[in-house]
Amino acid sequence: MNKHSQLPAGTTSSPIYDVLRKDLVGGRFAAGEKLAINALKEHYQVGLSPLREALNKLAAYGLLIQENQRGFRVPKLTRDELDDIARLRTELEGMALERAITHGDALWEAELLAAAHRLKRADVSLDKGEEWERLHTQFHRTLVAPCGSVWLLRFIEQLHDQFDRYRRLGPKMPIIRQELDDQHHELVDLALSRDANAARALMDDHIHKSYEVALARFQAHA
Amino acid sequence: MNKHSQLPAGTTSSPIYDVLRKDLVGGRFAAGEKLAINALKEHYQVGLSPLREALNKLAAYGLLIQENQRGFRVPKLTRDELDDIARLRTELEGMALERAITHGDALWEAELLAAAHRLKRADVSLDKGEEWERLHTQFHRTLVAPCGSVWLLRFIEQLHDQFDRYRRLGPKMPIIRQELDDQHHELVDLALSRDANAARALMDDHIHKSYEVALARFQAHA
DNA sequence: TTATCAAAAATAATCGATTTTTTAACTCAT
DNA sequence: ATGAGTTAAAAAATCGATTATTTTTGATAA
Repeated sequence: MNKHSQLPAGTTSSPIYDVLRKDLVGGRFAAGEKLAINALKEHYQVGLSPLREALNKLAAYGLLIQENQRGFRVPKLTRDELDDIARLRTELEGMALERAITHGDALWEAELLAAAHRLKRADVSLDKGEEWERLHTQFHRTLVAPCGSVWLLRFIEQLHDQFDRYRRLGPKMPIIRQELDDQHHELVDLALSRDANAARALMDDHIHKSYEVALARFQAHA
Repeated sequence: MNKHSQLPAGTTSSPIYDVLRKDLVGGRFAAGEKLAINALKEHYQVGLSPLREALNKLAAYGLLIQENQRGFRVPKLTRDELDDIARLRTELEGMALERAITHGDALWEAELLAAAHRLKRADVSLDKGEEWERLHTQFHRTLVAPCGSVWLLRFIEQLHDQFDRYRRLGPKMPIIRQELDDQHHELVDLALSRDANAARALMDDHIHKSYEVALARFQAHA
């Protein structure tokens, strides 16, 4: 299996796309900020053409906004959009989880256990860095992987990135974070016991708790 | 209102993106074909940089496949993918229609009637060209527009483009096409009478009939 | 002081040419 | 003939420089 797994647009050449994507999701750029292309060029040590092509792809993906003759901008974060993303993620990821539980085979069970274990190992270090994020994304991806719909997986991944822009700016909230970590293992248990309804209900709650973390930032800054 | 309406990635500068998108959805390129960038450059009379940026966006959108150091390719058409797209379109468009019927206001009712009327005027001309396609897309977009979810609308538009790649290669099938045309008006009636369940059922059938048209090509060529 | 306009600076977008990589053609040995 | 290895041709990707557009600055007048 690829170490990067198959990204929808990640089949492309230069790694600048993936790096920028990671930095955008990780909040390295301020929401609403206008990107200074020359500064990016220098900072990431890439040429103008590969950079612009990456920015164009990110705009089509929804992590940037392209404005007519005035470059690229980081999308603003709004309460309304967070609600939209969380609700749609609940619907799509729930749908995918049901299908995955129907179709997932023994290999999937093994990979799911492995992904959950790797994530738990990273949970213990209280400071959750890029590595934890990677494992977390990978866990959720594994969970729904055998749903049978390439397009559904694609949309879910896109929504995850969007959602994470909000979540990763949220406060620590150690109690809720602990519950979230625990839920990953409960999700595995329910998936392995093929209890689609309970799994879906738990996923709904999981997303809702994450939503509360993300939302806290708005209430603090409002 | 814009004559092009708001496209997710259509905010950008050069019109080459929209032209290429239209041609890709319209089947101007063979499925699986490798794009000869220099030929495109000449044919569309654009420079290399704007062209490559458009191709990058189309790859991120899913209408092209970008391969590592060997350019761009038109995605193949497969029975499995058609099934996937049709099924997901049914779920998402049904979901959006329900929400639109809940939230749509009087202005929406008026626009919906207008869009249906314009489409019917184009229906009569048996040869359904680009103009009919535009009005058809516009009708379906209007139908779900007030669903309240920007991201849901975005995914639906993407799926529509993907679905249309298949549908537009399907055979004439005048009887089924006539039924499809009639269903547009029935959809308006059910939307205006706020009968979400019936509307959703009809939409399911509408997509299924279109699916049969698209599928016919596979059975012929198989 | 504020507003309007013009000039200058900064930035985005595009172009033409160069470099890199892939694909095709060819040679030669088995 | 077939296949490996080499060279030539084609194509993709990148670079550096130019052009077009926007934004900022500063001057002038109301």
